[in-house]
Amino acid sequence: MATLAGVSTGTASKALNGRGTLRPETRLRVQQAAEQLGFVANAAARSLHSGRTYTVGMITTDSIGRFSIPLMIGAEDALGAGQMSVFLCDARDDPIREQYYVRTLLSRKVDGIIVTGRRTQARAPIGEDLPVPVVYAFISSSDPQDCSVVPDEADGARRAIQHLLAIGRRRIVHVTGPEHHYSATVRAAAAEETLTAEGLEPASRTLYGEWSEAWGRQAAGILLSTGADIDAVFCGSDQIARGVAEGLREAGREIPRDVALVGFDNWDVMVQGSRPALTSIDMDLEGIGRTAAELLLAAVNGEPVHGQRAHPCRLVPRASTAVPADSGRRT
Amino acid sequence: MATLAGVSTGTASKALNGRGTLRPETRLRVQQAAEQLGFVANAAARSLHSGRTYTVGMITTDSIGRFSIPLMIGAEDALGAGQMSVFLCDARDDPIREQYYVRTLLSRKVDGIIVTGRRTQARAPIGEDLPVPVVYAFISSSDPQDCSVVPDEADGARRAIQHLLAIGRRRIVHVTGPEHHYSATVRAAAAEETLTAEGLEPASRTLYGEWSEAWGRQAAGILLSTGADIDAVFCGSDQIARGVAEGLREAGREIPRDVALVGFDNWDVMVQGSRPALTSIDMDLEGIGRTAAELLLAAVNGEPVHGQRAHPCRLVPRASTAVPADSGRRT
DNA sequence: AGCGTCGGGGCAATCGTTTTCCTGATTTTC
DNA sequence: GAAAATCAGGAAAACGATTGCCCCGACGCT
Repeated sequence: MATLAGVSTGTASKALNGRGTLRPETRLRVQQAAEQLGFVANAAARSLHSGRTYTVGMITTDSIGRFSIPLMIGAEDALGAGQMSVFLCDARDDPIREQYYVRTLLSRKVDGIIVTGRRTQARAPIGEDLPVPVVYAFISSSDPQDCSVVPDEADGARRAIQHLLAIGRRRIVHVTGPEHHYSATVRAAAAEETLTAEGLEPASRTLYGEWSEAWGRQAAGILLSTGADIDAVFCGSDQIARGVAEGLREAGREIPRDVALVGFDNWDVMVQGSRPALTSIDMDLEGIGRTAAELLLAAVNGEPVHGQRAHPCRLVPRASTAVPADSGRRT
Repeated sequence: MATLAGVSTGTASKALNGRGTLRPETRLRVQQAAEQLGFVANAAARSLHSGRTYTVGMITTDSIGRFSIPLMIGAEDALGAGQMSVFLCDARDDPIREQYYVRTLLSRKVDGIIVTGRRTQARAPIGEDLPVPVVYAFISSSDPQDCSVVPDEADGARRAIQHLLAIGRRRIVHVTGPEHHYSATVRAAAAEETLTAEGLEPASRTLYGEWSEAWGRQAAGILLSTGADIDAVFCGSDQIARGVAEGLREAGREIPRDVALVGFDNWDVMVQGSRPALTSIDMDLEGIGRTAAELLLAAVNGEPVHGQRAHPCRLVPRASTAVPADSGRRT
């Protein structure tokens, strides 16, 4: 103990925490002794006394995946700045495992819990009357009283369409994932509404399929074979967009001259790997994670926020919608 | 306290933990009371007494990325089974932040630390004479006494070449990442050695570039323009392989009939998105994470393992090296 | 010079759980 | 029937740090 190198345990505590009235010289002596011995206060003992653990639990309901990671990074970022640590729990879509983790986190007396997942669709709350605040990030809780931070997917779709309109496209079609998938329907509805609001209508009905490149290629084939007159495709994901790009390119269509393309997710390997580089909608997952963490901290400090918060999307323009010098409209 | 619903704190503890000699009826009564009140023992108080926290810290030196995630999942898997929780720390390649996290973890009295990163190259130990065991996963420590679990990349390269040889290819070339990158040179050396051991030599010198699809396409162009007679390409990453595949296909070469292709990483979106689907080397990152966690647990239990452990790779065959019924060798 | 005040720092209670020791009570044994 | 053995469960110390309280010495004031 640092006391050996100085005075008494109580005094040492005061010295290291800046409490009590001590002579500067004594304080310094204790600090140096602690430094020398590599002394670090035992967090367990400290939290036992204070009731705070400066720890939050993070439960990913689905496995840790492409969406949960930026969320985690964002949250970890905001929490780390507040000197808090993160307990990582991967529930793997298993309710039993999830409940087990909730109990574990409560036993560890975390100050709060962040729940994330792979889908934006609402889910049942992880527990009722939990003794600590809970914030849902990316996914939302089906209880409207719970605090959720979700991407504004409709906003994203709107931005995509408006961008295409802004570069002069009018014959726009939407290709996306499965019709039973919440995100697909929300984005499709918003895209259609945006067109309608401009007095336009889709160049073809929305094509629903899978979240894959293969479906994108297939969709391109469908569009070409029906002979629809299109000059832009808004895709529900970057993977689909990449598939569409390949399909169109191989049929001799040039992007963006003949057909402009916007994806969704702004997934680096996809937008960069695509030819040409893909304009895409970024949901700012890191920002969502950060916001969720900040709301959690607020709740821990006694200022809980209820209800759902929609986080705006951002359009990242790249070559697939670049307007060439000569106007960008095919003749 | 559960005591209110039963007897005394000491007795309650015994009842819930199966210690001491209690009447079954008393034990049951306490358990039911605990159940009813939703009582969970305070982990801080418990660890204060036992000295164990049943918690390990996981530090990713680089940001959480494509490689760290499977490692984390694997580790979390093995540790979760042992009732342990994981503290996640993202040091973001910042030594200051890293040291800060080490101190935090020590203050929380974790039972051990797992260090992971994005590169396999050896790195300086995270600390000296730490009071808890440390295991390095994927990356290795420059101190040979430290316990590290790394992928056997040479083994992976060997398997790739042997697979190509097994399907009858003889004119093989290697396309990989930057020459200054440890993984690139290790894999290239092993690939070359394997060929030499078979009395063959590379169909062209190894092409070093970037870890990107664009480089893959470019490399395909180089191979075609030099007119090298090749019937297989082993690539240092799936992204490069995908680029090579595109480049070759657009030049009219058919895969695998004309040229067989093997990638590295077995990254789902790349191997599936590639046309045809890509045969690839899987480093079994999850397995590495699991092994690291198991070794850490062993060390925690007083059976430390020193030195570096190489984890074998696995070849996952797909269409890009599929042998057609008529032999697989172009005429 | 004596008393009051203030600054510095020690003492001990406290947090919640585990565990050892110990005490009654009951049962067994001769 | 008495001594010994067994059993159930309570009392209290311990884990490590924090913190309110109190004590002691020095200084200042009248």
